[in-house]
Amino acid sequence: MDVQIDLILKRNQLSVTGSRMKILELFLESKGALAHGDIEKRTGEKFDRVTVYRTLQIFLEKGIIHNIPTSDNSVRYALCTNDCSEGHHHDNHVHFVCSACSNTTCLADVMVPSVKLPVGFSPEESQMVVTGICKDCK
Amino acid sequence: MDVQIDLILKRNQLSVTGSRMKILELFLESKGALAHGDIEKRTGEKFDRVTVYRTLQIFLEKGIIHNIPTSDNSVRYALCTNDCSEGHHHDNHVHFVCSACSNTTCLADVMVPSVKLPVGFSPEESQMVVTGICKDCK
DNA sequence: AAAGTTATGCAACTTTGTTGCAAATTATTT
DNA sequence: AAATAATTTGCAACAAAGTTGCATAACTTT
Repeated sequence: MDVQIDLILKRNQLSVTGSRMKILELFLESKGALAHGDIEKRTGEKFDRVTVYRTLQIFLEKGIIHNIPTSDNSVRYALCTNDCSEGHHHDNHVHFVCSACSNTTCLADVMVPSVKLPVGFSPEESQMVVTGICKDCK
Repeated sequence: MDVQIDLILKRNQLSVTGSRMKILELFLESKGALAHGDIEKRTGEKFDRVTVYRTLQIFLEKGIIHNIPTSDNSVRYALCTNDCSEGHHHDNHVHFVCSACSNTTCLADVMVPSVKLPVGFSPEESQMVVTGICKDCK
């Protein structure tokens, strides 16, 4: 695991620091998405709030994580499974938000379907979020 | 217009006040979605921030407006075109966020397609956001 | 191991959203 | 139409979320 973390950071030209390793580890451990608050809690408050913000931001820029649009507009992040190049994400999978446990899951196998748009609209990226009951809460 | 506004408010058992009329008018005028900030600016700062928050919240509860999940997690609202009953929205249309002008458009004619979920996941509601260039910016 | 580079933590601040309460507005009753 | 009852508004004060500058600490490179 540590080797993997090291690799991911170095591949993205990021220096390997305690906070980055720990936060990346959290993402690798948890199948679902993490909110800023989750991370602050699960790290045992070892890192400053600012550090968490900056780490998430740089992970986002590097394409290590992506953020998930939710209907309640809470900010959530999840690991990119595909190869996301710097600044250009392409995780075309559907996200599932459980209305019971409020966990967010990346449905890596479910692709976002394409839709026919009205004349004049050119799509660049599509995102889809499904709310409901997840497999752990049914 | 005024009659329409009056009607909408009364139909939803809301007392007809200045701020509610004005904010509802803004929604009716603008085709796209509005963020909290937009409303504060466009009303000419006539109303208190708190009033705007409370008005949007009650419009949301009554099903007059719905909120839109965006990839940048900014909170946006748009008028419900369908008949949304209290607490139960069903605007199954796709939302389009323009990456040039950053306006959000409700594509009322484009329904959110359904997807096959993995075993154990029961869907309740689906939302889809497409980013790209809108018809005014192409 | 030392120099150079980058990241962290702290403090202070801005923005965003919430709550309680008195005053003002709206709806209702007579 | 005036008075009463019920809501809503704005203010103040607060809580939460996110940002910025800078000195210290940690990581990288040689």
